[in-house]
Amino acid sequence: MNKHILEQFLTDLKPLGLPLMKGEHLFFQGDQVENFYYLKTGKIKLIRNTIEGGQALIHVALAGESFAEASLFSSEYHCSAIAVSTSEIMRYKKSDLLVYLEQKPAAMKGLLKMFAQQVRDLRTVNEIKNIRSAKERVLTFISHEMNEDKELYLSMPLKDVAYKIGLTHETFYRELKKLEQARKLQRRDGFLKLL
Amino acid sequence: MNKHILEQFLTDLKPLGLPLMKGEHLFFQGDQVENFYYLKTGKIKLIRNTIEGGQALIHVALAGESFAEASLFSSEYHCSAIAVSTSEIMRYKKSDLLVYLEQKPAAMKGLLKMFAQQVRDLRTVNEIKNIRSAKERVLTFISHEMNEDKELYLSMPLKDVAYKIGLTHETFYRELKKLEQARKLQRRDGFLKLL
DNA sequence: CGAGTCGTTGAACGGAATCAATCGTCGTGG
DNA sequence: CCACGACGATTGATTCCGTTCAACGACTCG
Repeated sequence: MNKHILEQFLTDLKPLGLPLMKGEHLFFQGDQVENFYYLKTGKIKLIRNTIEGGQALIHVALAGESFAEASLFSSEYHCSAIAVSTSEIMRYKKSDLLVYLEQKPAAMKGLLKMFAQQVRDLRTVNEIKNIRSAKERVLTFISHEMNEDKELYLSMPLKDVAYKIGLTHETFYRELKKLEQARKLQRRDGFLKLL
Repeated sequence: MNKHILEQFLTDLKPLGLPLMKGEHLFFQGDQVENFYYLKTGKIKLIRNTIEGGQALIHVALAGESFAEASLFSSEYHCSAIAVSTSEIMRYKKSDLLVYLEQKPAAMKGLLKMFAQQVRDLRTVNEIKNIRSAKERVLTFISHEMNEDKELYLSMPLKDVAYKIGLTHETFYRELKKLEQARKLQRRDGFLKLL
């Protein structure tokens, strides 16, 4: 989620800052949707209770993301939000935001753009997850995420990256190591560089 | 994709009808984005050429869907569109559409809603693909897609469904069979019913 | 009729998941 | 300030099951 677009258009709404302790719920599945949230720092996981009583992880929102945006257009949440770590969120009143968007086509267009980007990103990850080979999956992921210098800054722990591309963290570590030993990859503090 | 929203708001744009033969390309990956498409009848598959030279199925658009919506905000297509069967397309000029949206907040809101739904669907599939067990993956998928009668109408070949949830078609067939033998599932022509 | 594709089943293999143990680091509270 | 717990990162050994390759029947379409 592109935070710049969001911040650009939503600053005049004067959102409410809100601290959240680790393990604390922001909202529960079934709650009425009254707010729109933006995660400033920390980590929030979205979980859906399945029919059989199990729990399914829907998404892990990281710093700089808005989340449950789709809820803007439904009356109640279809998932629960729990802080994985201590987090700081921005809260916008849903009705305020909708009215604001109605009045400011530019803002709405910004949001539309954001959604469009998100759709593409999701499709990309989807495609990556269909690659069977762990090695190829890792390489394809890095290729997609890296900048012009063929470098990828890791905004989250490797563990989460592994989850994002559908691998266990153990496998992910091993593949990184193999790629490094094969001189196809370089690792520096928070960066991965393709060679 | 919700066809009602789109049809409701975009009729005054007087789109151009366009027939498409089976196997014909609507656009190629890398082409300049000049139009926005809406699939009236038929079936279109979106394919992306992967780095290894292979091809990956991104999405299968069915009758009543718009597709490659994300391209509205990028200059060139990131995938190719090929008709799976003889299809009928509605074509809107991209620039016209953008101007129209700018002037009609209701239309833009409708599009926004559509995007939101799509984001949710994609997230769901994403999480399903993180389930390791093929059996659980199939069950979870059906649970999410089925209607109130616990039935799922298959709008695409089983092969494509298998791909959608990240399984080989062989595995998918076998799991369906196992579930049927375990009396947890019923198969009738184009339907799957959970028991 | 033949080409193409979907659907189906079999056998064997490989590689990712799984379980488990260790180390380092960071934050927290006593 | 140090002890402790929590968690990320790492590596090893083992197992299992989804992939892969292969072959075949059914069906449609040209």
